[in-house]
Amino acid sequence: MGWSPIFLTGFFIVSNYQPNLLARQLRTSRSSMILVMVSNIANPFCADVVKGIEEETEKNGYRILLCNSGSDIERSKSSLGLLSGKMVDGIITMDAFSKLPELTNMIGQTPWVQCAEYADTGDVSCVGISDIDASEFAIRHLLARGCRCIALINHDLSYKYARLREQGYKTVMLEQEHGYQAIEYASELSFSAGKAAMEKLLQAAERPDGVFAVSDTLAAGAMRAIGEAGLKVPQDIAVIGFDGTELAEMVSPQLTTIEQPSRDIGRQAVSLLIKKIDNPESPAERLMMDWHFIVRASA
Amino acid sequence: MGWSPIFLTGFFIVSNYQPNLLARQLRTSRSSMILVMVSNIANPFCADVVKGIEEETEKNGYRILLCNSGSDIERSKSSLGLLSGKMVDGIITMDAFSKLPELTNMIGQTPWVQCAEYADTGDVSCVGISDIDASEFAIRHLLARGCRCIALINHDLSYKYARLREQGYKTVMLEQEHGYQAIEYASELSFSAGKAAMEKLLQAAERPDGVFAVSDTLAAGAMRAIGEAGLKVPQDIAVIGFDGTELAEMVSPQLTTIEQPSRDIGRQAVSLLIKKIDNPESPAERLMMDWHFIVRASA
DNA sequence: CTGAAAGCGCTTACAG
DNA sequence: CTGAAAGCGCTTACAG
Repeated sequence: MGWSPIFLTGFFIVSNYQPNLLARQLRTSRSSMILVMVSNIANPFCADVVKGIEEETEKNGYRILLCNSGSDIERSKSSLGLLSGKMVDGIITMDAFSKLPELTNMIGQTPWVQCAEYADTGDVSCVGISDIDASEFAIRHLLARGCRCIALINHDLSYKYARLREQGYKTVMLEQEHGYQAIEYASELSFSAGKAAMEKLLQAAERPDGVFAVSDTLAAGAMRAIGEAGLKVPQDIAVIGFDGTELAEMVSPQLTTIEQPSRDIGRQAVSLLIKKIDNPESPAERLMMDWHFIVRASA
Repeated sequence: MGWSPIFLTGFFIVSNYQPNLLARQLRTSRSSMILVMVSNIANPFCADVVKGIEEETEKNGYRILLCNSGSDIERSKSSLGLLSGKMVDGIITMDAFSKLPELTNMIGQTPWVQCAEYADTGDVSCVGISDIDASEFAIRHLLARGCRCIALINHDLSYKYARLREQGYKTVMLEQEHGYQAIEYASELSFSAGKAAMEKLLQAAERPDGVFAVSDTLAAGAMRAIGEAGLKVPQDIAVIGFDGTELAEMVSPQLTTIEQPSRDIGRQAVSLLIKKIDNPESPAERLMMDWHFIVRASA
């Protein structure tokens, strides 16, 4: 259009011109959108991380497309179609992708950061905490309290962080004379899944006197199962959670837990991703954040 | 390109052609994306509604762009820029927009549905429950239990649903001889805001013996404040929440609450919105869903 | 029925 | 420095 700059200036002032973003993005082949894939947005830790992601994307002029996969592979695949359709510039996942070569292939060379989760191989950045250390610390705390039969409520092992936390648990338990081990796997990070897992643990011949759950939500469910069995936390069974969400303060007794810097994890994930988008040649990075052990009434 | 259909067929099979979505959307002037604006994704009710929204959008080939506004007006405005940029075909809000003419103007003629919230005017569809009825029912339950001094922990009154629930509360309280009323406003739907509100209520000369909070999260905070004041729920103060999220089962004592069909509210919002997108001439609709009163230990 | 051309609304490289 | 033109990758209306 033959608009003179002067006319354009006036035009901008008067009528609040808004460029068509689709056209701009097609031309520049940059969408300024990031796909965020989580397995369950209702998990408070997920929600906190997503908040951190949003804060940082906003600062950098990006938007997020949220996919709440529910760990459903078809839904995940369909969302990844956005990548090949050039709808998004990059992807942040909190889901278990390491074990899903099909999905990994779909991502291909697209900039990708794993958040609170890790890839074994490939050129993918990640940000999280040292899950082994945190797990070992929690178990040692239970031992120091006098617990002998410590059980683990874990997420399924397609998550690398679940394998790492289990490794920490086993390392410490194997050091003990007693040689006790009991592990239940929750199908999802929900209250009901945690409750169901604890109910199974309570059926065992040798009842646990301590439980470490890999999320506060699972730990809350475990405490409910313990209560319904007529037992007391922490007198009969001590309970430790993971994540350090506000939920840990909402339940009774309040949860002893490992606090992750969830907002920061989200923010850093975005920083790493944008670095990769701006410079595709930059190598993958692994960022390890600090965690804190928070002692409350449950253990 | 001069590709014959036969060649194209082979091409599709072999190399998994993925069309560029930006180009398609520019050409068809349809983005198949919906903007979803919530004030706080960490609120479990919000998360549940968003899950319902996602289910239904997925069925219909739409995607969602999530904006977690935190009730921040600048962030909301920036997200609404996506509308004028033709990035999204419609918008679903769970935020208080009625009182924000500036934002309402930005939305203009774009298809818009309010979710669990209502507009006073304008051509905007909404889906929710009868907040007045639900609120009155809760208060009458507390009265029937023997409560006399019933307080309300409300969200701020820029939310229409907050005004409606307050109206239900006042209607019933004014029928009583005692004439008691006490209202505190929480700045956000969080545990800490609910706790703070309850602490203020406990400072009053006449202590409440019943509390109705307009969200489970607020109610959970109120119960913590009550506990820290050395009082018992429900013996000293009975507590009722709102939403019927899983959180209500996670706290101790478990919360009596009003259950909203959150998933369905989300799904219906999408249906209404798509109807409007497909047929811009269709009139606005108001959908009222059923709610259920769930009695547990807290009242 | 088939195939070449126009056009969606931008940005940018290029000619004047 | 300024302005016209090309092109991003699709879809669709139109000519052959």
